[in-house]
Amino acid sequence: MEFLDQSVPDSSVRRLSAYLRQLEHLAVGNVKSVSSKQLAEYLKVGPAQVRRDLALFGQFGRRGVGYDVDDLIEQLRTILGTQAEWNVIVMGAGPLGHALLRYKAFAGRGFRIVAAFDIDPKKVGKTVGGAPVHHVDELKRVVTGESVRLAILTVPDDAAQEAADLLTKAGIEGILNFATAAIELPDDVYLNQVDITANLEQLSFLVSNNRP
Amino acid sequence: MEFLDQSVPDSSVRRLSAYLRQLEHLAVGNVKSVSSKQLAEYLKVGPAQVRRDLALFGQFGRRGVGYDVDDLIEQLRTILGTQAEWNVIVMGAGPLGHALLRYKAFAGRGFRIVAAFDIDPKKVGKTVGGAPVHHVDELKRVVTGESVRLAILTVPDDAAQEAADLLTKAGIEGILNFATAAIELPDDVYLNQVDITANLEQLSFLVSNNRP
DNA sequence: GCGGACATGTGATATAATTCACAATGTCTT
DNA sequence: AAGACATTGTGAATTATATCACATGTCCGC
Repeated sequence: MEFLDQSVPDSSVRRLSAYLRQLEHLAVGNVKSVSSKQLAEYLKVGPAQVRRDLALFGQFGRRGVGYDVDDLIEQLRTILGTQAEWNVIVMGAGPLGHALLRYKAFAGRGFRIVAAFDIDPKKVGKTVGGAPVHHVDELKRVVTGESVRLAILTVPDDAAQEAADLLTKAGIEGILNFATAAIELPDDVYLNQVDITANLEQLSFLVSNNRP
Repeated sequence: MEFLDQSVPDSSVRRLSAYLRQLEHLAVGNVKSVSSKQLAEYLKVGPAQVRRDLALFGQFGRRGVGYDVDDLIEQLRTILGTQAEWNVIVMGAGPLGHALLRYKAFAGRGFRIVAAFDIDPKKVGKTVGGAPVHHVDELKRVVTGESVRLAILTVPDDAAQEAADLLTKAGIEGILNFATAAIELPDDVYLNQVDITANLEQLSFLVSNNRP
């Protein structure tokens, strides 16, 4: 993954994930080949968009034919970096943390949750969805020992910044934040915000304004 | 909200939510006034971006002064449609559904979860986070009776399409889908996809490629 | 092995989103 | 009450993203 000279739009990366999801689905149905037109139809984008997104990274199709499903899955995983499996931790073992520890969709997609962390003594020591819940004091040890680079943050808003600081100090390189609070991070730590409320607000906006 | 003649970019709506979140935070700290520059700083966008986003809907600031925090909060809620409270249902009472039923961040932000639905007899009849878990057969009755227009979909991937069809038939107008599977909906039902895996993939991509 | 149908990859073009830059205010200080 | 400073709102310019359109290549049937 050293061959990127031009910048890749966020929106393209998002769509690559969507393509991958659809391809995985097709692979289960034993479909062997797919065209940009078909792929585009499922995802509600233009066929040219699909080809452009892929063209950012190379030439993966065959003219006149289309894309080999299994091959394109492999290519996309390589691009996204999920060909090898990532060890991920969950910070905050509340209801949402629990849900993620049990979340089925990570399996086979390159992510494995190896542990959760909390400060509540009642939660520490338990095992949820096959992963242990440790005290936050153990953070650095586990992160280092298990080569963890990504973390999911599911603590309450008012603890988000503090938790993020701990993650940063422990050497985490990317954080998926479920707290609605904006958090401040060093430039070399990537942040991805998932604000459920904001997603509902967007629906609220769309429904209220009845826009097409 | 009938005064929209030009289209509003999705990205602007997303940012409006972010502004609102930050303003709510400032209001708690009793801050009365804020400038586009300050707001922009928190959210890592340009000041002009903030002003442009707001300008899509009207003039809410005072030249030379800035924006009144409380007033802007009210304006944003009106724009997003969360001035009045929405009744929301959760489809699928698995771990993620449970987490959402207990989710604190909806309170005071215009969303109230009134019920969950499942087909598992072991789950039906219970109360989680103050909301009852009904059998799916009750869907239409509750949706109609409680004027529910938005739903959160947290069923497993292979049940997502079927569940979405039920929601549509019951009269739901907007769906927040946590399943990774793409679902097909009539044009007049809005869909918002929250793919946790895709969010991790984006982090994976960024970390792998070490891009700024 | 030729013709028609199909589909990619990509320059060129069109559209959309963001940023610039400044006139038009409003506030504060003295 | 006047001058210095701050900040909005917005045309104009810029940059980014998406679409078009077609040359290039592949497959299939006859």
